[in-house]
Amino acid sequence: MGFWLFKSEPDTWGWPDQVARGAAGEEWHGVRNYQARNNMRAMQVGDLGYFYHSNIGKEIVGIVEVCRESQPDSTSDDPRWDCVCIRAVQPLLRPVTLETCKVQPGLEKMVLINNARLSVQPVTADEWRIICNLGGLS
DNA sequence: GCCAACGTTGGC
DNA sequence: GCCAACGTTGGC
Repeated sequence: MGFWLFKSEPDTWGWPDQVARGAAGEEWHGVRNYQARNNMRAMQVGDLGYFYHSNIGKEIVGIVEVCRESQPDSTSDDPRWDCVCIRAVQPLLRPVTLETCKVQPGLEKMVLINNARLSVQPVTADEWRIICNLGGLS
């Protein structure tokens, strides 16, 4: 199983919006970056991801699940771009801030810290566990 | 609002 | 294929 991190500006598409989509989930459209797209192409249904609020909050707020493999982005005519669908699973009991990640042993190599601009990122199993613990989930 | 980091574009 | 110019992202 793979672990990932999805970034979104909450005033464009935030965690409450994601939750409102329910089990049907939502297409993660709009990504126009090869690295991010390739990450989505590598995803499998059932993979889990963190939902991160950039700019406002700068914190990981919830867990999502990939519910559809990568398919053409409905918002683009360009066949280069495709994307997965994700659905909200549950919120973290306590959001985990970027600041916390920066000083947390074991998270030094997180893509979030070292390549802040990549909007869809891989997360290692170790990083996943550490952040779950910080977020109050076991 | 600023600006550093990064990705993309396009002229050569 | 190189690289300067430009646009965007996102932390501060």
